[in-house]
Amino acid sequence: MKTDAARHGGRRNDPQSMRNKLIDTAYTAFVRNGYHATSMHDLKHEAGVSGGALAHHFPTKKDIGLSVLRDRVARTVEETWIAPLQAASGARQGILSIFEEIVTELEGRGSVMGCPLNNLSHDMARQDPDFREEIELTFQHWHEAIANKIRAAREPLDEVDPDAFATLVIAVYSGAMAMARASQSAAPLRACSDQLDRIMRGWGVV
Amino acid sequence: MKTDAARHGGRRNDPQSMRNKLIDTAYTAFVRNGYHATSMHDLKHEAGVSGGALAHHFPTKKDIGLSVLRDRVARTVEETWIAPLQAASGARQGILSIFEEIVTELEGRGSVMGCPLNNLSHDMARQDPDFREEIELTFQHWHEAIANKIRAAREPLDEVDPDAFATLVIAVYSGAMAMARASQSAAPLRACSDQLDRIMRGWGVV
DNA sequence: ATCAAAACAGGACACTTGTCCTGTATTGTC
DNA sequence: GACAATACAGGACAAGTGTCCTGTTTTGAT
Repeated sequence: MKTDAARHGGRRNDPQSMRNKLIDTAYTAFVRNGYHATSMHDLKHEAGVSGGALAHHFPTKKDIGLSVLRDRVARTVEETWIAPLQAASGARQGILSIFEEIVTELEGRGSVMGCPLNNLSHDMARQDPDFREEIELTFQHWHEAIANKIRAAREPLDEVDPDAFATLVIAVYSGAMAMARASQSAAPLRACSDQLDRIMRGWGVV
Repeated sequence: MKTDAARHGGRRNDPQSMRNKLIDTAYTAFVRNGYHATSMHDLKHEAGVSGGALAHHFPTKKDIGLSVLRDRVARTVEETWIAPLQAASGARQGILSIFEEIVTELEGRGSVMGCPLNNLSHDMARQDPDFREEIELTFQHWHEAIANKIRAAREPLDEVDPDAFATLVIAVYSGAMAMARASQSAAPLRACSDQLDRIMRGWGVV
């Protein structure tokens, strides 16, 4: 019976895409609804996989949590922040266009679901030290990328401390995202982007 | 039997302090471990009350969540931000001393548990629209207090938009708190405080 | 073709979750 | 002191939680 089904195009093992499907589902669910608010049953259901498949690839919930942090969150930060910043002509222009990008994306769809890293940070960091470590690492990469972009300026700016300023930028972005989600509006992001622009101009940041 | 116990100093009804004890326990538990990660049983256990008492004062978990937001979180923001700011001689000095206050408090004990409003914001806002509304309201009060302090300056600063700047300050604080918790260090707060100082000096904020 | 390991199916399992229910003690009012 | 309303005790309850377990199918090496 089942052999027949297999012969006629039944199940075909594809562990890698199965794993990816699970992580993708978990990523969106965690960011949208939170780590705790998402159950294993939810994941099975939304991904359309059996309990056995889930247990095989991710024996515990912590396993899939860590995979989401490593394989998706870190990549999202890389794609939306680090890479665009490195490609930008200058730090100021790069940072502002990233803000702009996020604003237009938020206004495209209706709701604001916030910064993935921060959303999961609040939810997962206190749950497990391994989560916290992973999150801290991603913050560090983010921080380094901004500080490096400042340092890469042609003429050194002795007015601005690259590390402190990078921390400020991340804090502004994270905080603005939190406010944006609470108010369900992109206004806080616009305001903060505008303020950052003024600050950087005042300090001669290119 | 129980009547005897009562006669000899048994239970004494004190609904108000019972309610306060529950909200206090819930507040610290929610801020420390999160709303979802805290169960009703945890609350009963840590507060040392019976299920009947909890159910009587707070029929559902949402009820105690709303009470925590209204009676504790809003008050915390009021006490740590709004009141000190109004009492301060100027906006700059006020904001910086609030940062300083938090830093020393964080370094006093070992761990950083973050900004209560933001912690609960991430955890509760997406759970229920009523939660989100309450959180947004608190953000607005906070915002208003800062903007008013800017506007209260003797000589008007046409360089700085009070509303936009207030948003920036809140974002910086919230974001820095998130980073401080992820790294378990007060360094991000120090860095951001320092940057804010430079910014305000540059703009002539007293 | 053989066979062990990997990939998946489907459900059982013990435990926790939030809520509710019955019963008793205390309180305020007359 | 009578009595209804409130305040509390303690546990029942169904639904949901994460994990694990027994089979079956597929895969890759020989």
